[in-house]
Amino acid sequence: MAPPSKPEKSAERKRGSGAQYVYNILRNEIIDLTLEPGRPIDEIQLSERLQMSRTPIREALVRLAGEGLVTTLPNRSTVVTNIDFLNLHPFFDAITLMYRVTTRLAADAHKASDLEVIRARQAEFAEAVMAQDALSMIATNREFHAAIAAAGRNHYYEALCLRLLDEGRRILRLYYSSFDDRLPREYVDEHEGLIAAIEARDIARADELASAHADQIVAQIRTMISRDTRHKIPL
Amino acid sequence: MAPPSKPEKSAERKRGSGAQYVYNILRNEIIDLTLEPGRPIDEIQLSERLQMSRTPIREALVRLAGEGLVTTLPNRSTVVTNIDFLNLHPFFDAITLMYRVTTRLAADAHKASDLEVIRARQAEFAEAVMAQDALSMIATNREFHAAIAAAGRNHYYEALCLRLLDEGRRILRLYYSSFDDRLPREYVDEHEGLIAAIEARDIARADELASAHADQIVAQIRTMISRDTRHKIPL
DNA sequence: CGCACAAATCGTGTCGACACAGAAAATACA
DNA sequence: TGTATTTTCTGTGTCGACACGATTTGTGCG
Repeated sequence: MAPPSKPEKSAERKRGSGAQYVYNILRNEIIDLTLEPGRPIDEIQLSERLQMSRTPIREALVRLAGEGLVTTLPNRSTVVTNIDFLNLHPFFDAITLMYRVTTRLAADAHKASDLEVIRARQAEFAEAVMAQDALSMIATNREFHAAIAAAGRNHYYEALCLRLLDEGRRILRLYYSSFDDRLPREYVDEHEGLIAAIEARDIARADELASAHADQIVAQIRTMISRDTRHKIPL
Repeated sequence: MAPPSKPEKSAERKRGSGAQYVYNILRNEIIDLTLEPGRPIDEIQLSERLQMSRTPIREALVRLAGEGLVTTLPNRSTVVTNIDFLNLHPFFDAITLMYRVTTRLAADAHKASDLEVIRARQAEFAEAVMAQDALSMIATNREFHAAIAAAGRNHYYEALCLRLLDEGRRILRLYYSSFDDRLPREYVDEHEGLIAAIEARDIARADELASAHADQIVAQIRTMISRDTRHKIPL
């Protein structure tokens, strides 16, 4: 609940960076669930916390609304968008397809430099898993798949994939922090398999592995949700 | 070049609708190519034309930037995003996939009311083709596929599909207005086929027809572009 | 005691003004 | 005449203030 870092009383930041600054902070706090879903965001309160006028804050909120991370209630307030547990099916459907498509494209269109970046992300991911750091694992997993999407060189897919990964981070964050924190090392191996398929430019295998990877993640989330449901409705 | 409609000197509009109003106007003008790609958008000029302060105009621009319709050059100006003819491949790839996925989902998940809407859009489309009105055809085609995407009930796919359809409108608009305006009636028949497959809940056929439909559109755009290229490089 | 209505409160939507960055114009110099 | 430097100018980024809508609180009447 405490402000993550007290911003300088004023200035220090360059002109034009204000909205971006607010955007980054809010985005991280929303994805990390520091700002819980459904919580109203008060522009004035924010402007006091971040030591700047409402204008750049409103700009950040408009951007976040465009990405669906906040919801604007006209003439009332803007709230952190709720995670809709009843409509998770479209999410699972879309992220599975995007995992497949981006991995296929990466296998087809990647350059050597792309693979370097992907390997670096994978190393960070593996490190997070080794350290049993769930939060870091969630974040690095996002970056890993983002790197694959970037290697595919299709901005449309990449943008949708990033959006889905961020939504996924919120969901994962919700469950990993409240339930078990055992981090399955299989994910590391699955990622290695993806990398190998991409490097070999084996599109069919990349597709297959990505599909299986997505299925496994979906299955795990489903398990966590059902566990959660049971927990929420005690006998 | 003339302002489409002189807005009331002031007021008349309800509170909270300002940014939305500007957004709609700009969006239409960008997609209709009334605002040519690359043209800088002057906030002050716009505020004078639309008789309102720069604040709601900036909000509209931020939203449009989020959708990629305008590009913000920091501390300089925002310009209408250029159509990148060299990178059309990702566009073709994505719209083909989205046509397929949304049509499949529509075949699977549509309700009776969805079909009514789709049929209504198809009627408007057919009317535009009959009237040989290229501009109207482009617009109604967009609405037709948007209705199919809506029937699929996956917001992620729907959002991407809408974005692609709008970009497609810009491209089509560019070529239909400068080259031949003969409107192929086959499109009407293809649309009918899509509707039939959706109604029959025949997912495989819906996929197949959507794929063929997309291929045909892509082929036609490609033809127009190659014609255009020849035109731009005379011997 | 409960309900309809009025007043106050809260927060957003919009406005006009100022400050700074970048580009264009003007000037100086070789 | 061409190039480097300064100045002007245009237009964005940010600010503080006001106005209106929605909610909440307070009040009067049944």
